[in-house]
Amino acid sequence: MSDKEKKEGGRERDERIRKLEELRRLGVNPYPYRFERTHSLIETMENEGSLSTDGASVSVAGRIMAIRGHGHTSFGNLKDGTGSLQFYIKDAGVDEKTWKTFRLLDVGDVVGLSGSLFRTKTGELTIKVKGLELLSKSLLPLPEKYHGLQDKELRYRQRYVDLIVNDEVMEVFRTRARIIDTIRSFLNERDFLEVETPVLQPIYGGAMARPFVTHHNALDMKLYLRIADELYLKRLIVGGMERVYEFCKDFRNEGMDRSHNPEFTMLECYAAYWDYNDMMEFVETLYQKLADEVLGTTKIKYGEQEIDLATPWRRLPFFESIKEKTGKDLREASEEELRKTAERCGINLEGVSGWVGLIDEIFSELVEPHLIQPVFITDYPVELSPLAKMHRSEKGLVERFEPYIAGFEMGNAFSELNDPLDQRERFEQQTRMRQEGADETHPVDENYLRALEHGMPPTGGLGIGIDRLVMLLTDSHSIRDVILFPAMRPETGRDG
RNA sequence: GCGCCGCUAGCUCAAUUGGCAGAGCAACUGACUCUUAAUCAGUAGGUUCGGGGUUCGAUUCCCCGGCGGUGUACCA
Repeated sequence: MSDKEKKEGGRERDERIRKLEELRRLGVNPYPYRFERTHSLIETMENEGSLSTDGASVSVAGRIMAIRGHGHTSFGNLKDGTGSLQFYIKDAGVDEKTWKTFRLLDVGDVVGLSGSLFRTKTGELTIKVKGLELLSKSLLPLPEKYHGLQDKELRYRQRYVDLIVNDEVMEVFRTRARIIDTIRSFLNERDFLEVETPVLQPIYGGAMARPFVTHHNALDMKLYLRIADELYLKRLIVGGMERVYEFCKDFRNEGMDRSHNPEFTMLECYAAYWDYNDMMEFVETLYQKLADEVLGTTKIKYGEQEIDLATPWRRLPFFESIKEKTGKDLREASEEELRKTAERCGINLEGVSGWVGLIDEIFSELVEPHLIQPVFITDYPVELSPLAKMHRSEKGLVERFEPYIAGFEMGNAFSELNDPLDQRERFEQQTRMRQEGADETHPVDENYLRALEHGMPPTGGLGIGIDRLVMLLTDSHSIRDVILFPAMRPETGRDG
């Protein structure tokens, strides 16, 4: 036994192992193979009428969350994936072995109980235990019953304990599943085809971010974990899959904070013959439906903010949004003018360079934080968007939008650039920007260019950050609260 | 990366102007046949995150490190 194992749980663990051995001596297998349930706990409660009138027996299973002993009797609480039910056991009501077994149980043990339902004098539905089967002996104690598990580090590292004792955590992840399910139905109903594309990519692309790098031994080559699946999905559009989507785990080798985890979930979808206006309608309709189905209302609360997701959402061109804050149309402004405007607005420009960098900084500082109600920011400068199609009427802009809610960028969408020669030119511009010192630029992807040269129909494309969407709809304020196992540094030994 | 805050019993938290480290829950022993944060009596449980320094004495003060939280930066 390692030192670590000895320490973890300490004396209480030793005590439980002692009970385990005693149970075995009684002829009880503490880890049997299966148990036949007749009802989940929620079904038990819902069918109380029929179950208790004819004195029928029910069999339920779950984890013991509390034991309140009274000498010859005991009350306790059993919890399963659907709910919680009180149980009552009396030594005279069960055989001797069962009673002895019960006396060796602890809070945290998984058991199967059979018996009949009744109401206590305080009116609580309770199962009167006749049969009891230990299904799994727990060796480590659960956290304190009243305060639960508070320590954020432990909650993230031992999410299973968090889920056992903090019901609201379970609820967040049920909601997450409902959200994804609703999106999938929404897409399937509209004839989108769910596909899978490579996680390991020889050239990363579709976004601007630092990738994780890995190595393929058999091929002796460098591979990147995807930062996006965009370029693969658009190859499928070329191939004639007219509507495709993928729930895509993406990986970005960058900082972690309240809204960034190194691996996160993105939905990307593409529809041939759509443009970004179709995509805007699609997004607002989807969000309205999600709010309705998941929360039952489009009026949601996020922290102190009241947000209404009902359609239609405001459309606000990028430069228009900046004009609202600065009073100036900066589309034609020189770099010098941008710098002056930014400084006048009190923006710290340390480390910011170039026209694009400045305009982006001004937008981030002055506009973004105020985008609380749903809004589509549209028509971005071409330099910011190497994969988006030139605007049909506005020079220097592309047909791109980002939905913003509660100050969060919730996604990104374009009329996809399908002109292969223009796309090549954009990639080359990225390369020039890189040579001029830009940190992160989009690499040239010849393979993708060849696909475009075969002809991609006009296409609307969309990416939605699923984690942020779940945050919004569950009123969660850290991405770690909507990811079951968020990235953490490994636990170190006691010697640090 | 940087700033600030935190780390004390299995869990939730106290305490120390630097002087024997505490409570509640959980555990253990006992009492108790409708309790539900059960109750009552008792017992046990600590490398105060790790290392170093100052000191007669450090859990407390100082330095280095670890992990976490939070803000900020990066994320064209």
